[in-house]
Amino acid sequence: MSANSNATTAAAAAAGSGKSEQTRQRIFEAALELFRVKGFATATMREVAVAAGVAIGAAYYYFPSKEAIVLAFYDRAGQEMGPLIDSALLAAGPRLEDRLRAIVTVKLDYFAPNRKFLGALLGSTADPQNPLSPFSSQTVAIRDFDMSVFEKAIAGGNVKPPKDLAPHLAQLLWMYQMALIFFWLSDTSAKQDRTRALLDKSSHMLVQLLKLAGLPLMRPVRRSVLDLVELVKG
Amino acid sequence: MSANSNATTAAAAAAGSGKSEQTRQRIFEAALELFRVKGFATATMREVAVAAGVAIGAAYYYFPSKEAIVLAFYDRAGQEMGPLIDSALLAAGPRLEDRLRAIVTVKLDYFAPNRKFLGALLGSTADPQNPLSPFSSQTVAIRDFDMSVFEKAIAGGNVKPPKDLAPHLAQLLWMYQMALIFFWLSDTSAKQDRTRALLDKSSHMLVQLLKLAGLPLMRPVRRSVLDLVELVKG
DNA sequence: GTTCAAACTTGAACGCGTTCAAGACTACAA
DNA sequence: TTGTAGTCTTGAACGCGTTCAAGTTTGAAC
Repeated sequence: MSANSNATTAAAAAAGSGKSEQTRQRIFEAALELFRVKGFATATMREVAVAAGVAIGAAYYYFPSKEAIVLAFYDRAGQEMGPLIDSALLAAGPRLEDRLRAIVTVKLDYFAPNRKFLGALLGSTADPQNPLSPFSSQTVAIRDFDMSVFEKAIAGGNVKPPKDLAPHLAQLLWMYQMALIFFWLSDTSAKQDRTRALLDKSSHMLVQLLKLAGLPLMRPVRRSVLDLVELVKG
Repeated sequence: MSANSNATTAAAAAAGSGKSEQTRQRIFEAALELFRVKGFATATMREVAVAAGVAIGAAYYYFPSKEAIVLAFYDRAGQEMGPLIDSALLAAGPRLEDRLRAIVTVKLDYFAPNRKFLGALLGSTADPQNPLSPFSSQTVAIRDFDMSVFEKAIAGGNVKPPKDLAPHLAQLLWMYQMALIFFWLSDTSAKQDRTRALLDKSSHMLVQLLKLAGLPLMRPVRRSVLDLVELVKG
């Protein structure tokens, strides 16, 4: 019980002293390695157990399901990318376009070794009832943290968003980032160059659009778009 | 072999005279009924077989997989909606906004009884490698037919798209429609009223945008957007 | 009527993710 | 040392989607 509630927290993943925690880590790393090599669907929990040197039941003692292992990976990824993003934002300077590019670049680089197995999970992403979906209730913490990153990007950036748009902007940028990551996951071009090109072009356009949206002339248009956004958000 | 290739064609679904075809139909209808009542994930192939009065192997003789049954449903849906959409377009008149609304309304109404089980499939939709995805290669025929519907909507509409945008417009509208359907699938508001509101508002805005996009002043903006579209399409 | 290949049907069996009763180990109290 | 409650570990067993070797039925050819 307590092991399972720890299982999904980041603290447990970090501390690796206890013997139980070491077992959990062995299972976790064995699973990720197999997912990377064989893909999520192809790798079996029995293989994971063998690779970790435990019985299959042990894997389920530490992780409630095969998918939960990926959830734990999301979790750890979010934690580890935090500092990376902070320094990337510092290096990027004040131009919002650069700041957005910096965030997405850190994420793509971090996820790159796991691109294939994360791609196999694309299937789960659209269904908010699926625990693996980035929109699911089980990933609130990760998502909230993620959005706070975009708050930072805006706060330290050189573009002041119009007042009425401001409360939605971080969420909109988060969705923009999600769209890019989805594209990247199924981007088969060499080194995913098309995604990089798309990132460059789209971040530029996005910021242009944002600047334009601030003009008084654009207020009615902005109003319409915001109505739509609020309708979608419920 | 021949039964299976027929299985995915519409012709087979329509003709119901042969005894084999009747068995196929019994399995098909039993499966859809169970999917509607219990959901796609919860309903089992064994239950489908029992409900259809056949052995489980028979279900796999007619459909290569559980998911293939849903594919066959997509297929039949596309066929049956064709005429419905034609007359809806006729009734809608020349205003593009009305024509778009007409198309989407026919689809939502048609899918409504199956909304819940189609929603359970949302998971598959984002992964182009999943055969159930509307983006997968196994659904080309359905998708192509779908897009031709939007060609019709434009051709008979009162908005003349700019020359450079024209070749992409049907695809863009198809994606717009997909986004709406996704939203509808996970829309829990009463009678999915939010989706209807979104449809009204967004179709209006979309047409406004399209008219605006035709202005000579907008050419550079249009160019940028088209660059993006072409980049995404590869 | 007989033959025979093709079409159809069957259900046991496979490997999967997952569950769980049973046991082994640990650490602290008596 | 013994008892015991909690933690950890085990692997057989379950139900699932799917496969397939073995059967039965069908219908055209002679």
